[in-house]
Amino acid sequence: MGTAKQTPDCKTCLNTNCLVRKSFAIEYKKEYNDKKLALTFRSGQQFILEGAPVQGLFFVYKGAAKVTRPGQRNRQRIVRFATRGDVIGHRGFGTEDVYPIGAEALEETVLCNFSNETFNQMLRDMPELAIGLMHFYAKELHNSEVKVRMFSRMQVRDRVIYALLYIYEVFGQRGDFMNIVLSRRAISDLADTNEEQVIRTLSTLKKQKLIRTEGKKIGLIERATLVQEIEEYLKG
DNA sequence: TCATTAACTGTCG
DNA sequence: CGACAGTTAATGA
Repeated sequence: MGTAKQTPDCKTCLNTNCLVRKSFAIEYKKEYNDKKLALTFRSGQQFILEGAPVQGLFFVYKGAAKVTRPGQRNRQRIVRFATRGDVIGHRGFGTEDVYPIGAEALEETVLCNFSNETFNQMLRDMPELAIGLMHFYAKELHNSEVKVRMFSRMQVRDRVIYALLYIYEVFGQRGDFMNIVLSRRAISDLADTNEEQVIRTLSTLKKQKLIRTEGKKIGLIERATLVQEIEEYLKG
């Protein structure tokens, strides 16, 4: 596990999209805030092991992480990325006793962690939190269904484009490049292909002036065109 | 200077 | 499209 740090206070936290913070904004409960654990991880450190016992819920206070699931022929698939305010570990929470996924920090990351007991108590005590979490589950379920449906019909090129647009959505782009540096390997784990295919696709997209790359950095140039290419898969 | 890592390219089944 | 080999560039011991 990571090293304990000064615990962030939900009262002063700037992650306005965080479910817990939102609920605390309605009614602040100091006793829950104080039961929260803050953990710090360096880039590359895994903080959830697939198959390990569920230890409550994690919320990203600062930094970024990838959530992975084992794919076919000993590859890993990146299920999603999580950044400031996002919840991690919700799939195992409540229903499972072990995590069905793994999670690893992509950069220096601080996580807030609530134990199962504490968070269950919070859910009973704070209806806004329960409703917020339910809406989140519904959205997640929908998103993953859409992704599965799209991926089943897409060629590598479009899966890579989807991956780039997703990365853009999560981390954004300031200036010429997106606000995260990912290896080609990580992108291939997200697009469900291999590193070489990603490299090839990126270089043709670059030749077509749809993106720019510089070392590991990637920036979108013609986002609308990329979105357009993906849009047809959203139908049906 | 050497070893390692990652981006990238070519080729083959 | 995936697998593999090989080149190149950056980095760091």
